[in-house]
Amino acid sequence: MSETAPRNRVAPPKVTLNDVATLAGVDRSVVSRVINSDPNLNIRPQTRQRVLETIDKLGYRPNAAARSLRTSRSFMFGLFIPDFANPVYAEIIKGAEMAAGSLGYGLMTASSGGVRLARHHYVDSLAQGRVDGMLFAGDESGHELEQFRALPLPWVLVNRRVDGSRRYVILDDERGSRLAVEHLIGLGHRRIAHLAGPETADTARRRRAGYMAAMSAAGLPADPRLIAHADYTPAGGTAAMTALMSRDERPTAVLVANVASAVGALHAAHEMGLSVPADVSVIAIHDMSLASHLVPALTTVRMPLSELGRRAIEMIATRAPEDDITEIVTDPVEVILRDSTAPPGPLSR
Amino acid sequence: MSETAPRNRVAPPKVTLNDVATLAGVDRSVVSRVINSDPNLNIRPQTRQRVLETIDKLGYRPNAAARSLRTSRSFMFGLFIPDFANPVYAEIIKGAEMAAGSLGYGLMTASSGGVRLARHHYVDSLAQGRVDGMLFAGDESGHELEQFRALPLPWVLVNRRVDGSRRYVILDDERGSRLAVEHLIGLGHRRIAHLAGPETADTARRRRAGYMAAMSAAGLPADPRLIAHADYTPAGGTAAMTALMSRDERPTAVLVANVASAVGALHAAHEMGLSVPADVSVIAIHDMSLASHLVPALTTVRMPLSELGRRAIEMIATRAPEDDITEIVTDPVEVILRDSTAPPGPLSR
DNA sequence: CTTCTGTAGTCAATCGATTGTTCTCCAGCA
DNA sequence: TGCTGGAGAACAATCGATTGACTACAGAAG
Repeated sequence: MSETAPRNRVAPPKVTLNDVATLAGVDRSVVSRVINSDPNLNIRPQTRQRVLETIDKLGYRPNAAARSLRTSRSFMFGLFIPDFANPVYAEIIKGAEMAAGSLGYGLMTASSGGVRLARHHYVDSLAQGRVDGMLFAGDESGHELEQFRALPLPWVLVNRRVDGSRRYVILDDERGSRLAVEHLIGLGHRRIAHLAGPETADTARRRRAGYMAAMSAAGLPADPRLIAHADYTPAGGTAAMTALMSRDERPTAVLVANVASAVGALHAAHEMGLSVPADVSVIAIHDMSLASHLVPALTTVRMPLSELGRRAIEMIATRAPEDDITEIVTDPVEVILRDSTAPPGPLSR
Repeated sequence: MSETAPRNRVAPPKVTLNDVATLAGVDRSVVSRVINSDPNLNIRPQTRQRVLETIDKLGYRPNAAARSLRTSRSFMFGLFIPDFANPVYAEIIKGAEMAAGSLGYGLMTASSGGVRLARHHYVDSLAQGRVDGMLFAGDESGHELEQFRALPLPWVLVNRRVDGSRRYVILDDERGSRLAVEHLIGLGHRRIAHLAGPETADTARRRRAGYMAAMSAAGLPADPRLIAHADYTPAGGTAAMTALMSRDERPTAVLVANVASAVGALHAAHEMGLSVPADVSVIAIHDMSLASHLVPALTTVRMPLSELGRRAIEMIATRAPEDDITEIVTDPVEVILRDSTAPPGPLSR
């Protein structure tokens, strides 16, 4: 009988430690110790060789479940994010995956997937031996802290702090904001507004603090009318920008807390007949490829998101569960110059 | 001693089936059967009640490793994607996560994370009992098919076919292209070009086929000079668009195979002093929020990506490993009208 | 010739849950 | 009274790998 199309192969027989041991003529404990390079094992080179060859020949792979039942380690970390569509998290995941990989861990990423209630159960299910630690990225208010505390494994918050938590890894958002403001000041701006994020978001608070610090460091007034809060969405950005630009003594530049809001802010400026950057400069926190496709291309502050992911993994892997983790990622922050910032125009002086 | 800050709680003692059984005064097999609602179990309502209460009181959660060692099922699926930063995959993940959740499965998503070699090992490691099935999304040429075939568990390709594979779930890309071409024809265009994807990509071939079909169905010439191949990137799109628009008898409309290329195409048009849509209309496959922020806002064809993810999960969960899976997701495909398409201008007629 | 020491492994308990089989009552029936 | 049958649970093997304790043997030391 000749086959015309390749058949889908059915499950090959499972090879266990015993099979290898038997074929190699040793005890299975020896095979196990060879695999894990147990220092307590005394073995002749030729025997080790034989074992390795047998493993190879049979295509043996240790069963993860058995191994982790015995050792209560899974060599997996879990990363929870609010939304896969947000490029900020994509970058964090990238860093985390690489770091996990180089530490010999796998990373499983999941989102609450719209179903808010499901998250609780999901976390719960992963906690039962599927992962050795969990990272919670996001910027929610954090009423889940109690759940995290009750977790039978190490965890850490990524990119947010929460009242009462002493386990987090965050970016130096203040510095990002300061850098942005300094950039604007360097261009000659004095009246600089801040289109902030939601007051409930820790990142938003830190970015605002950085803005304030930079302003006062430059001897500029931190006029409360120069600050408007939005919700990290384009629609919110549009509303807040409209408000900001409608006030008398219009700002000549705006630091927007994130790119989504900045999209809305650019939109608002356009609607109001204001030209960017001629009439008003716009700079936003977090660089992403979208920024270069906006019109005008958006000047941003690139934050080390990938390093944030990396650092979070390192922390969870190396710090004892009862230790505090209060890390601020210090890798370089830089302004990515595009077309949305320029010296203040003559009209606005 | 009073504490000023909440202390990080150390791991709570692990509760096992035995603990529950002992406290409830029954055998652990009873507890197990209650949990899994084994139909073979005969139990008095009051005993069941007692067991459930004990589980609750102790906060018992079954150990995933033990359970999956015994049953050789993990109730997890693995999803591999090439890149978290690509919004196309974000949408697929969303659908897959929800579908998995409602089937009682968890989903772990991973990317090859830049490290191409690592992927092989990663897949390998997940295959050893960590997941019950794997989904491979992406559009690579697929020299990994041999690895997949050797996998001791069910797998399926998502959004791509590969020569010789009979396990895939794909979109109706042809229909997407046809719809786009019909939209352009409806606007009055006759000379319609196709900025295609890489010839190695299955999706690109199907989109091109759809373009050809729609053209000949309308009795329009499928002039090979109306087709240019790019690589699904902005840079590639720029180059291909430039080529297309430099030919004599310039097309009045272009169907671009994906949004990334379309970004480049818009750029090229701008550079050449062509106005979109006045001089040339542009439509792209796959809708994403980026499209509405481009200038002009990009008209797209929305494909059912989330349904693709859902369907793939359903297939892997319900189809036998030796069965063929050759699914085309038939959910509605629609044109999302924005500003980049319009009737051909008087100049180009 | 013993005893000791180190080498090269072997033995067997264990991790926690699942599941086919078996046991123990007790009521009902002849 | 003796037997049967079913309800209600208990028993115990099993999944595959890990690891502390133990053994067998050869050569060296005393």
